Amino acid sequence: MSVAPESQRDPTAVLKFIERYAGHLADAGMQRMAARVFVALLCEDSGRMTATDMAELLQVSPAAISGAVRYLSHANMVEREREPGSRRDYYVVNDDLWYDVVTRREQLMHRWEITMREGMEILGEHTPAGLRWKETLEFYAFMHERLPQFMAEWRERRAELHRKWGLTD
Amino acid sequence: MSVAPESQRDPTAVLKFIERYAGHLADAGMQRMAARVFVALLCEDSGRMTATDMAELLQVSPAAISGAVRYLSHANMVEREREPGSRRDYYVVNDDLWYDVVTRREQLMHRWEITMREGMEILGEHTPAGLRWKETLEFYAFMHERLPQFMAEWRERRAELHRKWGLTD
DNA sequence: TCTTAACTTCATGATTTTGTGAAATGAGTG
DNA sequence: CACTCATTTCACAAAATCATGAAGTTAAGA
Repeated sequence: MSVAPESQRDPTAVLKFIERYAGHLADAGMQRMAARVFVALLCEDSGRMTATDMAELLQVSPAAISGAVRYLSHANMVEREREPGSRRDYYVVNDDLWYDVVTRREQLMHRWEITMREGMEILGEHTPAGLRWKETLEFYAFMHERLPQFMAEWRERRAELHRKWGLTD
Repeated sequence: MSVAPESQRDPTAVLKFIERYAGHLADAGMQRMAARVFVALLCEDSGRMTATDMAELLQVSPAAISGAVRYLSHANMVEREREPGSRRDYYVVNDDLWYDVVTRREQLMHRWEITMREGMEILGEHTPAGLRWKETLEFYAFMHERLPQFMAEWRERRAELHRKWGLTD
């Protein structure tokens, strides 16, 4: 057994869901258009769309898609694919989405560490304020230490679920 | 042995660090003024300041502080304290900062789950797109399941560090 | 009760961000 | 090499965000 076909979907309801979830992401700091594009891709069975498709679906200009997609590529949340002998770019969400998002975020925070270390030194490593930043650095170190194990276990769980759901990967 | 006094700090360097780190937080989606206020508090030995102090330190109007502080209270990143018989509010960063921030973020994401579940149903639970959202829900469930253990271990590590640093808590 | 200090609210102006249309780019096709 | 079509770039306009000053509110102290 594999997955069901898309059957009958209510396109309006899908659009509404895209807006709602993109709103959550925007609240969390993602650019609004980037969030809409990203969620739209997540709602596509294939996880792939061309810029033109997205522009039509979301009722925005191709230029807006272009900008959003640049942001998302930069953040490694989508990849660009071009089929040989075609002039259309497909944008694709990664299959192992959450692994990537979490990994990416960790790399981002790593850059913050440099700034924090400077701050600690400016404040004085043995002052109360300096120690607060030292503790923060330790917290990040702790996360960094534990994350690989955590993500490995997630991958294992994910594989189990896919078996249960009859997916072949 | 306890911690050193603040000794000689370069106020300009501290200000610069505040701006730099607040910039990171702003990039990650936090309101800029809220980020500045938050970082300023983290750089204060006592972790406490009045609105007036902050306005002077950051060279902004009291109104800006008021708005920032509303945001931060709402996000549970600072608390308001008033000493009896005084008309000054002190704003305070939590001592166990990272525990709180992580916990809070988890609660935020819990609200996203409701939206995701709707999306899954609109798309059809057994379609490829529906399954993608189902997997996302599972990922959050997995995190939710593991987080308490993780945070408990952090607290333990933190206690160790505080012992090592000669802090009494 | 009147004054003063600390903070908040609100309307306004400034800045920044965002999305658009139009022109440019560039890759495939005849 | 010219044509076509998907995408990108860019200047600009619209919209959202932000910080401010001024007025308003609340509570302490005289």
